[in-house]
Amino acid sequence: MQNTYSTHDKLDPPQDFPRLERQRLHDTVVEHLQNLIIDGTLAPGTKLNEREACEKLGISRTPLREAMKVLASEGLIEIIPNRGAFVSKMNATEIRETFEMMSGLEALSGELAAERISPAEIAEIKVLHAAMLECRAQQDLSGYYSRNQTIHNKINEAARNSVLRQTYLSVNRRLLALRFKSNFQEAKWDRAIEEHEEMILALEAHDGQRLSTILRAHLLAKRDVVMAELKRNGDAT
Amino acid sequence: MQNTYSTHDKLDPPQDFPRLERQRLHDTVVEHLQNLIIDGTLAPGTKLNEREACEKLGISRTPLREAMKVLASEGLIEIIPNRGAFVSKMNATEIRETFEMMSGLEALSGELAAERISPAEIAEIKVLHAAMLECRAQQDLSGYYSRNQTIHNKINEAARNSVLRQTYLSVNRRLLALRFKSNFQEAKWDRAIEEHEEMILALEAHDGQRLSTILRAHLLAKRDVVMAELKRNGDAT
DNA sequence: AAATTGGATATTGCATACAAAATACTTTAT
DNA sequence: ATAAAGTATTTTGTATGCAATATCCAATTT
Repeated sequence: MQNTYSTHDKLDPPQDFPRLERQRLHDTVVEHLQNLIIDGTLAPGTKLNEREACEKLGISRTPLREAMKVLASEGLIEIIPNRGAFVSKMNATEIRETFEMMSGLEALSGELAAERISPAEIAEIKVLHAAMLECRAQQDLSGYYSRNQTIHNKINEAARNSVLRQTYLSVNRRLLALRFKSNFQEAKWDRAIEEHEEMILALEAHDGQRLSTILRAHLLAKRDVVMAELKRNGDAT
Repeated sequence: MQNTYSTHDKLDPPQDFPRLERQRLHDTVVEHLQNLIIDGTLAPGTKLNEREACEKLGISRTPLREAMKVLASEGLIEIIPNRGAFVSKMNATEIRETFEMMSGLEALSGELAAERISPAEIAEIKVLHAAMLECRAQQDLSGYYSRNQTIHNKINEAARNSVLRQTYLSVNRRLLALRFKSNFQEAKWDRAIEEHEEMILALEAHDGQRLSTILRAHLLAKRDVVMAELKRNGDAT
């Protein structure tokens, strides 16, 4: 949800003075905890002790609890009554479900983005794609990942749909929290890059159907890689 | 989010004694307020005064505030810092965006449901469809709506994806909260029923692609009806 | 020795209290 | 009379306190 504040503008002074929006404590806490979960500091299954967390963050229990309710509704943590909050631990089924959901969101993003993307945005994506190729050449996996993530983000933004955007970010956070460092095979890597090239072609042709199909397949392939790796590790993270 | 409680089952006594799950107050409040917003008791734009709401519900501010944070993260209300909470008021753009999002969720539901639905579930849907036809014959619009809603719900459930289900319910709540009583034209009504018949055929054929396409178009048609009605009423609800 | 029970401790859920900010109102000056 | 300013009141944001529930550990029983 992030900044849910409406653009409340009933009686602005002269030239639309942007209302100074102080961040509320509980919102800051939501973002902070999201980051801790995504970057792995708080691993899945970790218990979030209220008193402990309050002391570390230097706040009282009220804003922390409000933040935890929001994180729970996003699915990042689970709250068990009278037992406390735990960082969500996804089993194989839930991971598969989340990827499936994401594939649908990507497909929709693609279809809408193809219609609405600007030439400038396409250019940006091309630059990112080139940088990604460079990373591929230098076997820089994390650099590749970050560019890849940015490209998909930009496509989602180009869909110009804030509801889709919110949900996309929320579901994506859950996937990021898994932190699978799939050092996947060269062949798959090359295939992924090919798919990206097809995406750009579809974007330039403003072919929503095609982009949608590619993105869907692209993500389902990623799901297969992750699920296979999970199986090998016997890891029910 | 509803019951986010995990099926925490580390050490069950002999024959899986179902853990007695007391509802927490704030969860009850979330559901209660959701219902009030959906059934129109709390119209869009209404201010939710904390003290007042507390007195009416007979609870203190803490659980109410926790519930409000969850509702805000779902998009059902908006919280303006130091100003209070208001039932979300969607403008035309946001309504369009929400329908677009819903069309994507319906499409994904359809594709997955076609693969996974059981014969029993198809039979249930057929029964509902028959009841819907009856409502159509008797010009019973609200009866029609409720069956229609149930059918789409069942398709979504048949997709067997809890992440998709959660999001579907959440986005759908926002649409229900709009409470447009589109007493639409006979022609559109008949077309909608035709589309439903095509859906059932696609379901029986387990043709995911086709069902997906139909559902998407079905919802976008609904969007157009609603947007047109909105324009006529000049209503920026 | 294993298991069950009972109490001590810790943690969560809810209510209240206090502080800061926003709104409404009144007073005063032009 | 109108507008501005200052004060009072309301309302929100955060902290703390109390009661209910769960967890842990030791003692007692089989």
